[in-house]
Amino acid sequence: MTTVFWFRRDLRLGDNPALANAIEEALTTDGKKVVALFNIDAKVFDPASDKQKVYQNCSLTQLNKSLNGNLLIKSGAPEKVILEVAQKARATSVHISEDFEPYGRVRDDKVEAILKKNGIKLVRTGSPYAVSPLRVRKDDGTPYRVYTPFYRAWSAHGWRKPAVLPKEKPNWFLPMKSEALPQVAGEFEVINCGEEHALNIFEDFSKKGMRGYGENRNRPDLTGTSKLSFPLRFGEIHPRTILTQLGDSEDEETFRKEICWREFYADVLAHNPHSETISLNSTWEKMGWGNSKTHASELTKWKNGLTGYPIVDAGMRQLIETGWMHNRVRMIVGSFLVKDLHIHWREGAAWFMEHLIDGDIASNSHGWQWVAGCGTDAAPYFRIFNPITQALKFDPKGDYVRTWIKELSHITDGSVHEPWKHPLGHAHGYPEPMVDHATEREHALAMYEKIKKN
DNA sequence: TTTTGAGTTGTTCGA
DNA sequence: GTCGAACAACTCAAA
Repeated sequence: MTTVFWFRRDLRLGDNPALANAIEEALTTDGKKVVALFNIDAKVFDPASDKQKVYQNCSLTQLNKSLNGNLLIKSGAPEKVILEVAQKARATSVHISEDFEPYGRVRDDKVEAILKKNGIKLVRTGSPYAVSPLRVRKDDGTPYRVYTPFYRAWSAHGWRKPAVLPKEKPNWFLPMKSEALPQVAGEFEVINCGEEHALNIFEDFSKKGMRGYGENRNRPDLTGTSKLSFPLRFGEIHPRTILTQLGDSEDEETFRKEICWREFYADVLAHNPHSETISLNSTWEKMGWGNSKTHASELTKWKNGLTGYPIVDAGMRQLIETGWMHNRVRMIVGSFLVKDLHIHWREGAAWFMEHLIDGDIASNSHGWQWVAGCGTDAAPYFRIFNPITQALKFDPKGDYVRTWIKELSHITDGSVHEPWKHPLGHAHGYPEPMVDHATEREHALAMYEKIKKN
């Protein structure tokens, strides 16, 4: 019988167990074919960042090429579109890899119910994770709330072998008349994307970037990260594909742990869907944090990279211009928003999601809560990043800052991190620090102290 | 069962 | 200049 494969966050053909299942089912029953579907759901598409939309369009174009032009793109509410396509193709099943995000779970349950009424199965196989969320548990059956024990259990759990597509037929996909890709405003251009590109990035990183990764990944002035966050976000590569090729060197171990952080946070979010926007540690919510109304001008300065702290502003400008920010800098700007400006992490998380191409609900919300000290990992509240110390440590010569802040390009060494001490620091319009870090640090500590007494 | 020590990413202070 | 302690509170696993 004909089957439908509904692509979501798995825009690839290789190592895709759910797709392999859809093909297998179609082929074993008198040679029928697979409908390859991508649904443009306004509830997901509209709030996404423009750059993320452009990237997705690029990735869909690549996917369509690898499907010999047979990708069906269809916009509309998923409860309608999926059923419509399945019925039109006379399919008896729709295959997906499972989505564990709060909206996705509700959506899939709705779609499943509607399909079922019409005699069509929704089949879930795998997920965008090596170990699907909700699987790794403590001995007593409850989920982990601390990373390191989770990492041990996750490693011990292991993952299946990469899925191989059946060899016989090269063309399993039904030709469909598709809609055009959605229009996206803005001038941003994605140069490279797609499955083949993702595999190239990984190969390149394995050969050239892995050695020294443990150190270099913290350096925003170097090319020290894997660059795999976009492909992982869109499922152009599966983490399992990466993990099965990793060895045991210290650098590879560090990289494996990074992959596991992504899985840990997906697990935490799956157990606590509300933690997308509300702190896991609910007492944190009572501390009187600012928001876009109470702290409008502060928030605007932070968003636009005009805080007067070069490392913070460089990060925020990199985000706006490229849709990406170095991980170390994400922590620095996050700490600055929460601990120096006393604004709720939710505001920062929302801004990140508006601009990041790799924006992922679980990693984003829980990364922010780690910074704020209200999520998993009992992060001590006194862990407050000093933007100058961090800058001097991880961008020693100031190359990163100069790349993103043109007003400071005339200062050619590390003193660029403290322009207020430099005779020409503000010569080209770069602002004075909007707050005094030492003062705000004390203020933040006092906020936590207050809640401790109650 | 209870106790104990360790836990991604930090900073400051004082010896 | 360097180095260790202090800065909470809670989770988890091993002893």
